[in-house]
Amino acid sequence: MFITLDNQEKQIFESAFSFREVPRNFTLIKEGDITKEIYFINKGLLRLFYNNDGEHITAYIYRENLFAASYDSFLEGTPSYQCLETIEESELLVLTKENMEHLYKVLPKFNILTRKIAEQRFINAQRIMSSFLLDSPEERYIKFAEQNNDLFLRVPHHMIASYLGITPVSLSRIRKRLLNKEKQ
Amino acid sequence: MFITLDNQEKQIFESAFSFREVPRNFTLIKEGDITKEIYFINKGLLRLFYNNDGEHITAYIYRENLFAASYDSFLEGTPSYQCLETIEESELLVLTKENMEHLYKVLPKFNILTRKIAEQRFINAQRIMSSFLLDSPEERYIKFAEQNNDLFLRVPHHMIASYLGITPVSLSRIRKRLLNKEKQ
DNA sequence: TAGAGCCGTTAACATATGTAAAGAAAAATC
DNA sequence: GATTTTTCTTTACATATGTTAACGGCTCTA
Repeated sequence: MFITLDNQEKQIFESAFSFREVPRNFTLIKEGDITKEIYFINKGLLRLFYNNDGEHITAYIYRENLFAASYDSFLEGTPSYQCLETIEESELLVLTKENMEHLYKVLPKFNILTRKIAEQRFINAQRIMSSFLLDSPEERYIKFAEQNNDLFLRVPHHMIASYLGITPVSLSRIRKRLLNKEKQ
Repeated sequence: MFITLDNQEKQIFESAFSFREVPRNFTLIKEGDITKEIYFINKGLLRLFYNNDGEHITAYIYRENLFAASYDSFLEGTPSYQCLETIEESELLVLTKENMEHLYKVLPKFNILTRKIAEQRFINAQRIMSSFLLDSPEERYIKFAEQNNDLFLRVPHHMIASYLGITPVSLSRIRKRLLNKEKQ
């Protein structure tokens, strides 16, 4: 991890989180909510998405050991533009805004941890943005598949398609094209 | 700003920065550099871009009062994938990695500041990513123009085109199309 | 001031993706 | 286990963008 904690600090840290088990297709955040929680995924799969006139556009797919949230709403206290749902039955560690602020007070080191997490998150976002600028949809698919092969079995393809910025039809065509190339 | 400092703290903070004046089209970071500095823009305009086989793809255009950097290289100590150049003659406040680490030591509050900056940076990145998912190139152009009208006079259009993920030809067509709509 | 290079626009053509619709396969639900 | 729903693929057609090239205008500079 990014910081080291002694036993007492570890206890303070852990007691700030609460455990929650949720079924699949469960809505954690819906559009317009002012969210007061972020979720550390112990087990399961979550999807953050935009609701574009009823069309659901995937913003991100969160795996085990990641913090999932609608960050702008959580950090700025504004209504969320995004929705957060489980794709699979999931086990979450929930951190409320209240508990988070308490952690900042009693455990100043926590600022270092969240700074480093925010920095990592930004670097990751930068990679995704660069991929939209530098790569074709087909290249984006290839890179995604290399790093997330398991998700094609765990997630409906249309959710992956919208994450890549293409339609399910186009994703299907790309997959077919690459399969034919492989065969040759 | 995000934190309050007393006079002594303010002095420590300010003395960590050094002033630098650079001409236009000046290279601050080139591909492969391991960057040791970030730049606060007092005056001027900077462009972060990718070098894609000699083609320069704009990653971001930094204005006055922003921190510009190749963050992944700066934070992780890895060779930069990005280049940073001035578009205009610029006045910069330079913060070296060394001075930054010193600030973290003597001014723990500095963690709060950089955390909040990193959070803002991520929220901004999220807006840009959502625009690639939700908007057409034409819509991206319109939104960009609404918020950065002045840049069309300060920046060559092909640099804006690549930032929007399109070619200069396509940007020109979009502008013409919108101009014709306006006339009607 | 002449020349070189950069810049924005336009045209012609190629093509990948979007849209709409239909159907088959798989999964979920009762 | 039957039915409903979801998922994925495929087809046909429309279109916006990419590519290449050419041109005129502008800027910088030598």
